[in-house]
Amino acid sequence: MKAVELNKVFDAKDFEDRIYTMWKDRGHFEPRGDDDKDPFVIVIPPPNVTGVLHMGHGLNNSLQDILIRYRRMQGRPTLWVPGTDHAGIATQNVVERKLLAEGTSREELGREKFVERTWQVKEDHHATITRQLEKIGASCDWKHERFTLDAGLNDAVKEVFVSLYERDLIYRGEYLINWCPSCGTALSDDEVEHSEAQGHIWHLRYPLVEREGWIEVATTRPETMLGDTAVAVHPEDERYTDLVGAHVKLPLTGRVVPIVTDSYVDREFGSGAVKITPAHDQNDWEIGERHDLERINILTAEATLNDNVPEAFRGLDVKAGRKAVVADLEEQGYLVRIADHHHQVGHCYRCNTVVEPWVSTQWFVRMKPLADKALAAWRKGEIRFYPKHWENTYSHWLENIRDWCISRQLWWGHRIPVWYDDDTGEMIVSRTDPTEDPANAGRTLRQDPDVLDTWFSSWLWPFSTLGWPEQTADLERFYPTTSLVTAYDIIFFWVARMIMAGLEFMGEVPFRDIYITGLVRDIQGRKMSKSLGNGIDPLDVVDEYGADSHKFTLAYLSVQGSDVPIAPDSFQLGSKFANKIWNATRFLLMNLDGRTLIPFDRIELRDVDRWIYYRLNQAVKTVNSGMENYRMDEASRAVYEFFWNEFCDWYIEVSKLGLYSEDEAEKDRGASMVLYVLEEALRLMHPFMSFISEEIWQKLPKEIEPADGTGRPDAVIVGRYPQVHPGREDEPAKSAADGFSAVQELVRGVRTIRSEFTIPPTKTFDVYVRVADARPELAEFFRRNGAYTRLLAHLSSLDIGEDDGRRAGSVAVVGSGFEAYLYVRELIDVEEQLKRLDKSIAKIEKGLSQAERKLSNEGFIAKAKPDVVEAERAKAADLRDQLERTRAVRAELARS
RNA sequence: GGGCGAAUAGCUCAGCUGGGAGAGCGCCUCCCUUACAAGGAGGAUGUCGGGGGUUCAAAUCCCUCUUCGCCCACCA
Repeated sequence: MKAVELNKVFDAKDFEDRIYTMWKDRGHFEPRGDDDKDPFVIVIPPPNVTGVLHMGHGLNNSLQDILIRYRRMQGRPTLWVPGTDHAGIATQNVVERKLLAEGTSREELGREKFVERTWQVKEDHHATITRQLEKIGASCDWKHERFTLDAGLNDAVKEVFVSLYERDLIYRGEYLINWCPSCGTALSDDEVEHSEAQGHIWHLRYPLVEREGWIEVATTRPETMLGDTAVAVHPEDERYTDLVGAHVKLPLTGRVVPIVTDSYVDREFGSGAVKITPAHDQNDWEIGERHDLERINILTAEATLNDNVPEAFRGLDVKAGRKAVVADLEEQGYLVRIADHHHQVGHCYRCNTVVEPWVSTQWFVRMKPLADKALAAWRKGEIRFYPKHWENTYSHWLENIRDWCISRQLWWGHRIPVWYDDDTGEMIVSRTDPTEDPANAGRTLRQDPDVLDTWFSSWLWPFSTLGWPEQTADLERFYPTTSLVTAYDIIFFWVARMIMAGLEFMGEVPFRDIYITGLVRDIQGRKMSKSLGNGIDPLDVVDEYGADSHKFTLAYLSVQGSDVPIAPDSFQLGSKFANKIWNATRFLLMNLDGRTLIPFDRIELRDVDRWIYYRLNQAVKTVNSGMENYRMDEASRAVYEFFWNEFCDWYIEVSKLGLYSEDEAEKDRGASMVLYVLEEALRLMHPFMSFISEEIWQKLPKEIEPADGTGRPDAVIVGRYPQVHPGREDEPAKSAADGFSAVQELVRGVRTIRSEFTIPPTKTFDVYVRVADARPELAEFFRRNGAYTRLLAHLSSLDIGEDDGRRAGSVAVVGSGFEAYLYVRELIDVEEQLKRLDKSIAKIEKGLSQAERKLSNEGFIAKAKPDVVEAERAKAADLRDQLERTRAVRAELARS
């Protein structure tokens, strides 16, 4: 066999694109696997086509990719559905900004041209997003890709709209809604973001009509007094009892409005009297409903004062109007005082403009019946959140849900499937276009100009992407999906609504597990954003460090439940790991020259082999439990530690004994054995380090069949994930693990002495080991593995015996169950060494006294679990032994 | 006003059902030992936010306080 050469310098660019293409061309992203196993399905949270992917997507998709690859390797038919979201307002805003920069506008372009233009922008961004997902290595099935505005999804949206209407769960009406004057559209309650603002509260006096005097009211929005239609007081407020039923004459407008009573009013706040503006405040709207008050809309769609206000104020925007109103009130003596006041102000989640409560005719979904089902499903345990505490957020929202305003005065989106006959006033809600129906010939039907909230298509995503409303094979096989991976900021917008839609239209929850990721933040804990300029582009990371580094680092840092702080150089964690993997492999493959690889079943395992398999078994266990619990941080850590701290630091080092042997058979054995372990390690790491593991795996000699008998597929991506093998932790394995621990302890002890006294590795010396009487098997182990120990510690000789006399002229290292005498007296400073021993004695004494204190505590003996007590006894015995030995060693050294 | 989360080494954070404080980065010393200086070996560094409690035993469970962060909410 000839050596396989890897480039001296690791560069992910050499193979990532090639590997990705290979996977894709060979169909490895498509659901295959064992038919008798449950499919594992994830639908991607579709990125918005407003731009390119940011680090939040990097995190989210990395985690999904790890889950998908892990399950794929377990042999489950695995499907990851990719796709993008048309993102109604967000995309429309992007395009409008472009148009503005070009000196035109959507109005100038007209609806048809505008939508065409938006499709172009969508295509551009979609291409970028796709390329980004490929670059980061996302193993999604591109044959299943969907877009929230494609024809199939449009059918789904129409079907859902019409059937909800038929079930009386969708209605149309004139209500107070959230209006974004800048986007020119209604918003749902969830699309309004509240933030604290430093404002003022104006105290005004309204003159009474039926008698002398006035009543004082307070407001944070004085301009709305132009639309006041009542003043409300609490029904049991004695201050105002005799004013109930009386009227006030509003300043500026001269309108006479009643004083009404409503228990909503807080007697303690301000004067206990509230001005009521039903058309511009949610509470006032409700009071207005109860008292049948007039609703006077004072704002235009652009949030300027309209013709319902006195002429002097018309055309002013809210800010200017407020100033003018306050000035006039003050001049006319109606302003009592102005105080500072903090309050919450609603802003549009897309353009940050202050949102105005505004009366208009919109479409709504009646949410209560849907929410009840979603709550019931959760209570029955049909869905599980990881981490669990998000359940509170979910249930609280559903319990307090309000109807969902779904119509948007936009052009980019699913057109509402409703037509109006302006002549007859008839409204047609239809799955098909009624204008194409011959029965309607001659009628003038006008389709509702509005589109649906973008989330109205997103909430169907888990089944619409699988072909619904058609009863497709995909739908049959892959619904419900398995896991959803998303960030907590869209639990309301998306997660809860998908559950509602899934239950309503599929009769089943859309997914079982909901893994809520944290948000990616910069190292100072700030959210990454364009305006702060602290964003990190996943493509830049891939370019600089490679896709594996990107994915691995994010997984390693993504602790369940908390936000993920990332700095650009955080990714060194992953790239150093990749480099380590590369170099370790390069070393192993360069030693293949002239070797004949031996089939695994013809190799007899030695202690060190049993040890590494024991460790591998433990790593597999940790990875499995991590993956089952969506702890990708733990899983990736286990992979990292196994590969670096066990395989590289120790196993490859001891393998050099075989690789550098004079004996050809030993060399063959050594080269083969280490490759079998490497092969399995590559499968272990593949979900986390996908490209590099595949690249290396492809270069492994084909003779290296998986040692666990799982067969050799054409790519590691479809290899079988390592399993826990009972045979790897049986008695011989355990005793090998114990023995090797002692070897490690000895080696580390020798290294410490070397380091403390600056003895170079080239300077070898003899070591004599004396094993505790209680550990005869340890002596055997040291004898069997003496050559490894000599290699690791750079010793000239290693003897094992019981001769106390051999202490003389040496320096000792005391370990658990043994002491080792290093013949380095001439190389060390005896005084220093005595100090070291004193320190070590003090440490042992401290530990021992702690243990003894515990053991002499009756409560401990009586109440602690027996195995804990037993372990404590064993520890104390070992420490006592060590203490005795260390003292003897010190005495010997001091004497000489 | 409710609810949730966080406080552990200089920095960023692990530490899961309570039983001798950890990682990465940074720092110090030595080593370019023929896989790897993006490396190896060794080392220093912690009243586990404060105070109470439960327990034989608390970073871990309970209460409370302090400080941050987030979400929800119709007090003008």
